[in-house]
Amino acid sequence: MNDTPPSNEDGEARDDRRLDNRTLWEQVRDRIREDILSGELAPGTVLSEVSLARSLGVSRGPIREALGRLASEGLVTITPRRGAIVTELTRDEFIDAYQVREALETLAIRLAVPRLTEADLARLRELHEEMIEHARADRVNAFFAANAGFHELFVTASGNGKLGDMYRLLLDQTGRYLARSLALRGSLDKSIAEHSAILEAVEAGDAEGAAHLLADHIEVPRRVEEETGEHPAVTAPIKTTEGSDR
Amino acid sequence: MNDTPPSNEDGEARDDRRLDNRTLWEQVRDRIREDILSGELAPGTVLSEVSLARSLGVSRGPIREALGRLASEGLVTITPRRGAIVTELTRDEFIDAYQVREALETLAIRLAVPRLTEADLARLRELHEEMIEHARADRVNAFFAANAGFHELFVTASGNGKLGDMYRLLLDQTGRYLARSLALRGSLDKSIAEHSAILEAVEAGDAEGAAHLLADHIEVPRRVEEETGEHPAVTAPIKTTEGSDR
DNA sequence: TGACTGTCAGTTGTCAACAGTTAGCAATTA
DNA sequence: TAATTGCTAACTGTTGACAACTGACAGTCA
Repeated sequence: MNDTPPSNEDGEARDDRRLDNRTLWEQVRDRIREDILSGELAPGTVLSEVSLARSLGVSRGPIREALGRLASEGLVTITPRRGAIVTELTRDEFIDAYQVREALETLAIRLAVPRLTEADLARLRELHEEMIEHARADRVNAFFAANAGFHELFVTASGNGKLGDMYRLLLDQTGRYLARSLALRGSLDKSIAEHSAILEAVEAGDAEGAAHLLADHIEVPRRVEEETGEHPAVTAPIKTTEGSDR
Repeated sequence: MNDTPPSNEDGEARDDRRLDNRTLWEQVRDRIREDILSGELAPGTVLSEVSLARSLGVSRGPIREALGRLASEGLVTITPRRGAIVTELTRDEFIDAYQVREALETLAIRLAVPRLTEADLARLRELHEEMIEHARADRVNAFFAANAGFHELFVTASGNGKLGDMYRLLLDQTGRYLARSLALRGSLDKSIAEHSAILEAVEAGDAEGAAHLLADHIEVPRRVEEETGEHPAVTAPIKTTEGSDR
């Protein structure tokens, strides 16, 4: 955001030797964001400015600034004069976001395929193998981490910065609901089969084919929901115990 | 967003009879946004907190809050400890955003077609007629306004709130550069021909066909740029003299 | 002349205090 | 008892002041 368009102002990837020149509110924002993404702050948790200020040892100013930016990212919901809570995505909103995310991935793959290096392809195969192993061992979190890396590679390789910004925005919003993702996507095996087909098309340089393989599944979640009309049993996010999905 | 995802917190479309219950910083944000979108504040303009505070008659707090949110929307660029300026999109960034925007429109059309009412179709035909007339009279601004309405209808009718949020975000970022849009898209006539084909597919209920008609043109801008390698003569936004494009 | 250093004005970052609003509870009334 | 009214505590919104930082400029020295 500065933020949303996180390409501005952040300038991640700074020289290690540099001192921490970030402003207070930036550190606060990152701290709270981590806590939300890790599940430590569950959806619906009220974020009081004064208590946050006390616990982090700063005044309310930087807290307000941080909460505002996180609200812009969709991670917290602010109601004027009533405070902020960690955003709760309804099932419909989650599906909406998921749909948009997949549309962006489709674009990413189409743009990325002609630009992929040999190293990129090797990394994709590697991640795919990882996903297979983790699925076999039923390690859902690890599976999703590898899965995220798989998709992130296309987004990065697409060379489209805005696309990356939007994608990561939606990823942060949806990434917390692993259970929902799973329920929507079907089994891990099904996901792997899809990735196999995609990887095949990518290796053949068939950008359109790869894109269609993804795009064809965009309507699936909504169709599933309309047919079942049921909400998944698990609506709370699964706490990730290992590295972030990003 | 609370904003980014502008679906939260804003609650636009409030009852007319209600008093203005919005907070100060929200009013400031909207005011500055209007000035940016209208071209009154040109890209690159420095936005000093103190001078803004003086001219709007409030303290620096609400100004900071507003600038932060606008930064999240991508309309202003904040550099820590150095201040804020109206975001300048480079040609590449503009093309990136344009590409993403078209991808979102593609999704929107695919989702919207099966949900369109007879009234929606009538409105689409109406807008299409308007575009033809305005193009004939060389009224570029009016053309773009009708064009925006045409696309907005699909986005709204898609029923996907997140899609709308992301779309409008990108629209605000790119909408200021009418000259660039024109240079990228080709003549108005070409655009009308595209819309005719799309409208035809939509009326036939052919969602995939309509979506492909849009999607096929996604790579065009980048190809054009790579071939010419030239930057358009006009990089500054054209000041719109009539209603906003939204 | 050229590079370096110290100073300075202007700016943003942070803080603490005040004012206004909200939600909830207790007291009152029918 | 149920509904309404009036209070209260806690919170957010806004303000003004202070501290810290930045970039530019003038002065100094080789």
